[in-house]
Amino acid sequence: MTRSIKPEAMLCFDIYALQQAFGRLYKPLLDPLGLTYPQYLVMVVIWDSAPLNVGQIGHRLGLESSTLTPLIKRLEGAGLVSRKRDHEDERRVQVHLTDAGLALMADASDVPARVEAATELDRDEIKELRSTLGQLRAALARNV
Amino acid sequence: MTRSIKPEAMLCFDIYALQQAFGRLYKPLLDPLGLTYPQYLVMVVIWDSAPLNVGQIGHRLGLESSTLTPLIKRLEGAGLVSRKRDHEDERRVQVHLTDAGLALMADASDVPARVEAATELDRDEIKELRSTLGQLRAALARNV
DNA sequence: AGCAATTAAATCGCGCACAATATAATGGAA
DNA sequence: TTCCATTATATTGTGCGCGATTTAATTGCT
Repeated sequence: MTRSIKPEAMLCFDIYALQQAFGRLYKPLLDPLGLTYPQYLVMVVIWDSAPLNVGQIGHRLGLESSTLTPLIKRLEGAGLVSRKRDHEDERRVQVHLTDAGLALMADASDVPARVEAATELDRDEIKELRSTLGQLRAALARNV
Repeated sequence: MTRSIKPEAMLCFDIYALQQAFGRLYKPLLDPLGLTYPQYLVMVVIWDSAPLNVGQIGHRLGLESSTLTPLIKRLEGAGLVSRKRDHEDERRVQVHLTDAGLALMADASDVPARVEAATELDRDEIKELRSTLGQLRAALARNV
């Protein structure tokens, strides 16, 4: 007899559902900023270390140029970043932060604390959970 | 001074990255079955409790009809399920498992054990992690 | 120098995922 | 019975996300 499996009993589904839950949490925080959640992640990287080229952003977030190119063009359309060819290597496109992009950083400054509060976890619990999740990610990557 | 934030230091990014990692792990397991990961989740629910209508599947997985309708039509196109109007209530569409869909259940039977092995976690560790993730999900839902 | 291999982005096609809207069936109230 | 609100599903438009391919620039080899 084959045992029946339920998604509600699968670890991968917990991650899937948690991703949805984070998305729902971020939405009302990011809508006023005019950002989607993936766009916010890209802006976080850019706020941290602009200018960066597309490949570097992709490496930080685990995303392909096929995902990033149109996303960054939308950020450019919103006036938050500018795209310039790197004169050192014309294949590369450097993404720079604009004044409007820098101003948005201030508007978004309270997002991390709000998200942290919503988790109802203290710093140590978050640290331990992040450690576990990091180990799990490494294990999955090893066993692909 | 505004403190710089890195996605690599954010709990939500761990979830985001872990979701990507599970996707990469599942891909070679599901490709031979002709299923994507979301399609696999839908099939798991159907294998567990077919027939189900679209709304019931959506409730189990947290997905909208706008996501499920085309996905289930693709499963129907692959011959794995059939869609029939419920004569009790003609608004509802019941999703039934076909013989081919049942046969695929046997082909997919080793997937959960392979995934579990790839986590390099034992049953108790998985149980504890799932419990933590479930609590976190509930907290996020409370604080939207 | 000249040509092949590599690299960085961009493009294309497909499949989620959701919000907003549309369509159609049901149930209830007057 | 007629009409209105509700419910179930489907459709449309936008934005990820990836694999495969393309284009252009760079590097390496001879």
